[in-house]
Amino acid sequence: MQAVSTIERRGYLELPLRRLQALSVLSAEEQAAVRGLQSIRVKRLKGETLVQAGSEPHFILEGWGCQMREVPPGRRQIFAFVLPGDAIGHLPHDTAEEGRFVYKALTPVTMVGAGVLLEISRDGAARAPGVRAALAAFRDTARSRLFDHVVRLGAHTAYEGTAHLLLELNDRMAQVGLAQEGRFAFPIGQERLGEMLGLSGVHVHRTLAKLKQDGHLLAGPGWFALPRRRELAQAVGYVAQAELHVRVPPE
Amino acid sequence: MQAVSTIERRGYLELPLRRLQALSVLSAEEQAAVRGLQSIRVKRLKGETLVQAGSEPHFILEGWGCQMREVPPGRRQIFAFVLPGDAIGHLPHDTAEEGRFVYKALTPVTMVGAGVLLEISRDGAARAPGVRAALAAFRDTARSRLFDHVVRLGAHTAYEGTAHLLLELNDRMAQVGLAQEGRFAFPIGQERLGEMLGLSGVHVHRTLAKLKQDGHLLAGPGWFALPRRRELAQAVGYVAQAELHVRVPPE
DNA sequence: CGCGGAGTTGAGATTGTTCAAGGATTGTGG
DNA sequence: CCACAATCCTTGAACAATCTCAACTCCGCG
Repeated sequence: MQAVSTIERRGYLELPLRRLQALSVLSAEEQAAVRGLQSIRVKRLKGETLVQAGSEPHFILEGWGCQMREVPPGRRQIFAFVLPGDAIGHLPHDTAEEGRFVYKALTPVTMVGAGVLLEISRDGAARAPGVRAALAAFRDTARSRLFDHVVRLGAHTAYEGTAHLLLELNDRMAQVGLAQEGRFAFPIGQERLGEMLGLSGVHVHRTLAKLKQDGHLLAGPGWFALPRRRELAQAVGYVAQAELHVRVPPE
Repeated sequence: MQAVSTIERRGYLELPLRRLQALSVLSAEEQAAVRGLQSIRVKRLKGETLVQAGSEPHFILEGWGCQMREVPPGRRQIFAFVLPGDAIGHLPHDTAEEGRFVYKALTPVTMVGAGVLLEISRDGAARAPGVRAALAAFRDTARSRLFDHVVRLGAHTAYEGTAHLLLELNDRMAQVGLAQEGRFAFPIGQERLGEMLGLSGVHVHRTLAKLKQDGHLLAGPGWFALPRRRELAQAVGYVAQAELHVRVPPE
C-alpha cells in the first residue's frame, strides 16, 4: 500500500480556508466543504498555464505562480504573484478582464478546483454563500493590490519598489501561516522578480544587496526575512492591506 | 429670462448614453431616463475632488479628471484619466478598492449623478437593468485598462508607453464622438502626462518631440492627432479595447 | 504691460541596462 | 562517487535612458 503523500497528510486545505475566513464568515458546513475538496487535486509544472481564461476558481495549495502578459519581443510583465492559499480563475462578476493576462506556474504548483462550491441549486440559493462572498472579497483585494503595483512601477525607485513588494509578500505569506521566525519562502529567481518590478535581473540583485547592507533584508537559499519591517514600511510608504480591510458578510 | 447654457442646449448626455449603449442594450425607457438626468448637474473646479469614496455613480459630461494617489514626498501617480462620457463612483459589486485612490479634476469638470438609475423597487426589480449591466461592463473595461497601464510602466520605454497611452486616449475620445478630423482635445499639461507615465515633465516633452519628428504625432494648442495610428499601434503593441470587446446583455 | 503658467532647450548627474565572465548549486547519468 | 550540464547568483565595465536644475520663450490674462 502506498504511503499518503505529504500534501494529503498535512491539511493543505487549511491555507485557503484560513484566507477565506479572514474575508467572510463561513458556516460549519462551508468549512467542511472546503476541507472536502481533497479529491480534485490538479498539478502544474513550472512554466505551465495554471488555469485557462474563464475556468472555474481554483485554490493554490503549494507553489508560486503569477498573473502576467508577454510583451513582444521577449519581454514580459508580471501583474501579480499567486501564493499558496490564493484563489484564481473566474470569480463572480468577472467579465472583461479575461484575455488580458494569463496565469503561469513559476514553480511546480498544486491546486484544487473549487467550482463545486459555487453551484446554485434550482431554487436559486447558493450552496456556499459565505465562500462566494469571500471569493468576491478576495478578488477585490487582489485588484486593489494592483494599484500598489502601479505605484511601485511608476512612482517608486528600484529600492522603494523592491522593499514595498517584499513587505507585501511577507504579509501575504504570514497571513496563511507560511512565515516562521520572520522568514518566508521565496522560491523564484531574481529575473522573475525583475519581471514584476520592471527591472533587469542584474539590477534586482544590486538592489537586494543594498537592502541587505542597510540591514533590512536577510536572505538564504529559498527564503527572505525582513528584520526591521516596521521601519522599512515607514520608509517606503507601505501600508498593510489588513489595515484597510473590511470583513464582508455573506449576502 | 436667462439663456439656456451651452451644455444644456447641446445634448451632452448623449456622451454617456453612447458609451452605455456600446456596452449593453438599453430599452427606450432607459435611454429616456439617461437623457432625463439633466437636473442634477454637478460642477468641480480644477484640482477639486470629483466624488468621495462610496459615492453614487456619476457621468462625466465635460472636462478631464483622473484617478490617482499621492505618494509622499510630493510625488503622485495617476492610475487612469477620466474622460467625458465615463462613469465614476461606486458601481455594483465594488468593495475593497475604495480608499486606495481618489478622483480629482484636472480641468473644470461637469458631471451628473446617476444613482437614481440604479434604484431597486420594492419587488426587487432594478429600475434600469441595462444601465446597471452597462455600468458593470464599463467598470470592467476601466479595470482592464489598468493592466495595459502596468505594462506601459513596467515593460515599455518612454516612447512606447507615451505612444500607447495616446492611442488609448484617441480611441476613447473617438468612441464618444470627441475626435473630429483625427484630432482629439488634450486639455492637460505635460507634467500631468508625466504623472501618468511615471516620467518627468521634461522627458515627456522630449518624447512627444520625438513622436512628432517621426511623423506619428501632430499637436496644437489643446489638441493632439495621430496621423499614422495603425502603424504606430503596430509598432508599440497597442490593441484597441474594442477588439477585445464582448457586449454584455442585461441580466 | 507685467505676471504666471506651461512649453522648450541644454548640460550634467543619476539610475538602470547590457554584455560578459566567473562562481556556486543542483540534478542527472555514467 | 564523479563528471557534466543547466541554472542561478555575483561582479565589473561601458553604455543608454531618464532625471534634475536652470534658463529662456511664449502665450493668455488682468
